[in-house]
Amino acid sequence: MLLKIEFESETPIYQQIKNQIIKGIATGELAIGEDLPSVRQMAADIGINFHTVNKVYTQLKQEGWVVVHRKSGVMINPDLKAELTEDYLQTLEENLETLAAEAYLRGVSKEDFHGMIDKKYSSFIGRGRK
Amino acid sequence: MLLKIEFESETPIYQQIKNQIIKGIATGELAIGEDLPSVRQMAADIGINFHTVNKVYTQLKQEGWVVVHRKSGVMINPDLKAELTEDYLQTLEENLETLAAEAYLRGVSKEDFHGMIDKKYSSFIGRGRK
DNA sequence: TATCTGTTATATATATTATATAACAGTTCT
DNA sequence: AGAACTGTTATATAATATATATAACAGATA
Repeated sequence: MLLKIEFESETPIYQQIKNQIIKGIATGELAIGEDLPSVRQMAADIGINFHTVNKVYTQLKQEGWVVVHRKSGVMINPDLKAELTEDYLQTLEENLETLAAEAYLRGVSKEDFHGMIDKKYSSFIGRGRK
Repeated sequence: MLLKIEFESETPIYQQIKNQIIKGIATGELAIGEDLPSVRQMAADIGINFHTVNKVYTQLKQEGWVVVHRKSGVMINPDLKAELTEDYLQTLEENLETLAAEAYLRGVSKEDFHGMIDKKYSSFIGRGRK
């Protein structure tokens, strides 16, 4: 998987990597059970310190997105079952409200917003839970 | 307007205030032309340093949400005309994609997402640009 | 043994966030 | 004129977050 990092961005590098990996899982660009590069390899590919990648993998493991084996390295969790907790729903609603408020004030209609959602969801592969 | 700050949150205080003010404009809780508390007053109300509030007002002014007059203080910009720039649309799409990817993987359906959007938009007052 | 994994420890540098004091230049009211 | 309020600016400090640098360790593999 090709990662594109913007070093001038306000978003921290480790956060950019996390976001792109989760997007990759959703779109299927990262197959289930697929191996991710080693911390040192990915760090070398991007041109950053391996601790930054290690932070990403540690958090992704913590949140259940990946599993780790000695030597075999890090792979997308084959038993991925991200839960729809009340805490998550609350933060989602809050983030969405912030996003929607500014979008609305800038002239993005409800229909525009629906269209953007539809476009994103159409790019996701059929792996989500029902 | 009553501001609720979570001091344990990962989101910086100044960012929480900004978000709530923009939400307030969208919902109409903050009327157009309405005065906001002075930097010192709001800081005292919340129990934080006035520089933190000053940072909020400076950025809100910079982005066109408020206007500032000596003595009369800060008010919601009566000529609010937030623009739908290409840069803004791009960041909106990117933020939405990140949000949608995780939501999808956690079992939030497209219809759920639409419902959340509709709920937010129904709380916004008719002031947006067309 | 040599080489690859993730992991941990320690140290350093930089930027961000938040606070603390102080002062200044306008405006408004007494 | 003077007091009391505005936003604004300057300076300093502290805590935290982000990123890097070097080194070492334990387990797996060839």
